[in-house]
Amino acid sequence: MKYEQIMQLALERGFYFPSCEIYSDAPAGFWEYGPSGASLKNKFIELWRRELVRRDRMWEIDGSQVMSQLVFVASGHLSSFADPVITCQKCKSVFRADKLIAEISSIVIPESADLDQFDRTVSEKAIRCPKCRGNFENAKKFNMMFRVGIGPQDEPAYLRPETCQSIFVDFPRLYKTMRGRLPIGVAQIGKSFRNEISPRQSLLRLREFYQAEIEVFCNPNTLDEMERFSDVENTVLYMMIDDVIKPMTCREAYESKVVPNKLVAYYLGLLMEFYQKTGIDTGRSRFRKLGEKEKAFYASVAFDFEVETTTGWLELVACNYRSDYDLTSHGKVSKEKFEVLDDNVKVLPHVFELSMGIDRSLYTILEHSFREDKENDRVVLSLKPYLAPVHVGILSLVKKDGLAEKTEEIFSKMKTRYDAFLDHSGAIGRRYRRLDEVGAPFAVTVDHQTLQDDTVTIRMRDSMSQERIKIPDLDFYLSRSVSYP
RNA sequence: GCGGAGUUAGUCCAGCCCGGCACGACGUCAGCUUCCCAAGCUGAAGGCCGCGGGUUCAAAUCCCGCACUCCGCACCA
Repeated sequence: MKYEQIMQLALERGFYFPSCEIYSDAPAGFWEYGPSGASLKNKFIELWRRELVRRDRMWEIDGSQVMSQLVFVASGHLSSFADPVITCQKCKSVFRADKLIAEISSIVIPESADLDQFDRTVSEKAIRCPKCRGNFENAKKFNMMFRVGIGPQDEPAYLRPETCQSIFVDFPRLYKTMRGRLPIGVAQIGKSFRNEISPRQSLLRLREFYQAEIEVFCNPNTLDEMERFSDVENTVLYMMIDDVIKPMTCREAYESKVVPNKLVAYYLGLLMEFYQKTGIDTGRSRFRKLGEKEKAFYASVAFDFEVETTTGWLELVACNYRSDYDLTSHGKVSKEKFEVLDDNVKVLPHVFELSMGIDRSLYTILEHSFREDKENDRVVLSLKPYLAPVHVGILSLVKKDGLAEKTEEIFSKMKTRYDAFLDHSGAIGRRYRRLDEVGAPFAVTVDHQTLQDDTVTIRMRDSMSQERIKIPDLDFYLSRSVSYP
């Protein structure tokens, strides 16, 4: 039920809605953030920046979304990000060629094989459509990357399918100029593009989406010498082992070898502490270790950070130990040198990655914050105050007797320091409820007493309780209440 | 991409079988009233009935095609 309720709230209150919706040719898998959604997203990103980038002294970059073809030759996306598919001539069902052949004939053809190899096997083994027994058309490659043509010659380039390629490509310059030492995190927020076959469920499966990625460059020989580990050693992770979710501290996870090394344990701990501050119920989270078949082609060890929602367990972050896969292949294709000096020893860094889906995280925040308060007949988004799209509503109890003017005076003092919403019209209870629905944690109300003693009431979203404070104290009160933890 | 169900105002929806001014609720706006939790009264705005084509004197309604949304399958870094 909740997915539909969140969707309705998103449409009614300006969180998100379909892109290009007034046109009938609007493609699937593209959504816009309205004012409330954009504000929530910006605040979420700021929290991410504080809790990960600044806390761990990472470098944040902002790379371009269109990248050269050779980048994806090196990364492997041009060959491996494409699936070989075969289509039934009769019922038009589409299958993964390698998977169907393996299933029916037990012949294993690597997915990167030449297409005629699939066609030959299909005809030799007389493989037909499992649904309708029809014959197959020739195998085709379906690449999930969006190709773009550059300049008048239409030179091929691609919209990046993951933001991290910018980070790998930029690493030699960053390391030479920014004076860091291993291990060093490089972070980036930005858009990625994947031509999904069937985008679904609004923000959960998009063709254009936001990622917040962190690539930690590290010395593979010193993965257990992570001094900063003590910062998070007692942080509890919910590790999924043999289908059982087991809470354990970062230290326990490391010592029991559930997590392969200290560096990975440290970053999983940081990630956990970040998510605790988003208001997501981390008691319903798990780190799931991926099996050989599930892992991406570049990963040697991988954990998915998943959170339970009404749509099932949702992957919010992929944590991949990519070893030297990326730097080696970019080194080969570009001839750029990626080795760096670490303690006067030349080393090719390995990469551990935290690849976060922002849109999914925002959906999860909304769902976990959504509350139907039946007793008071209202819907409340109990967002963390620092993430709320509107920090404070500034209301006049009634418009007349100079209260409106006084309210506007307070509003104009607040509006550049907070996300404040001015509202005079309608019943006061209705205005409080509207603010509850966008998650505004506070409402300031100007009443007749305000004109006499310069005080206002401040109303709390979650408890609906009120207290009276002096107008000069308002700024201090709010700045303390809506500041990041 | 396959199968199923849908698409009507900001939101939820009736009408569709059986063709003839598009119903209602909530929400929004303005005014009155009340003055601290969705009260009431008066009024208003808001619809190419998803898009395109066909049948018909006449299409939200019947037929065809397409797009999008949701569910299942498949796919999924």
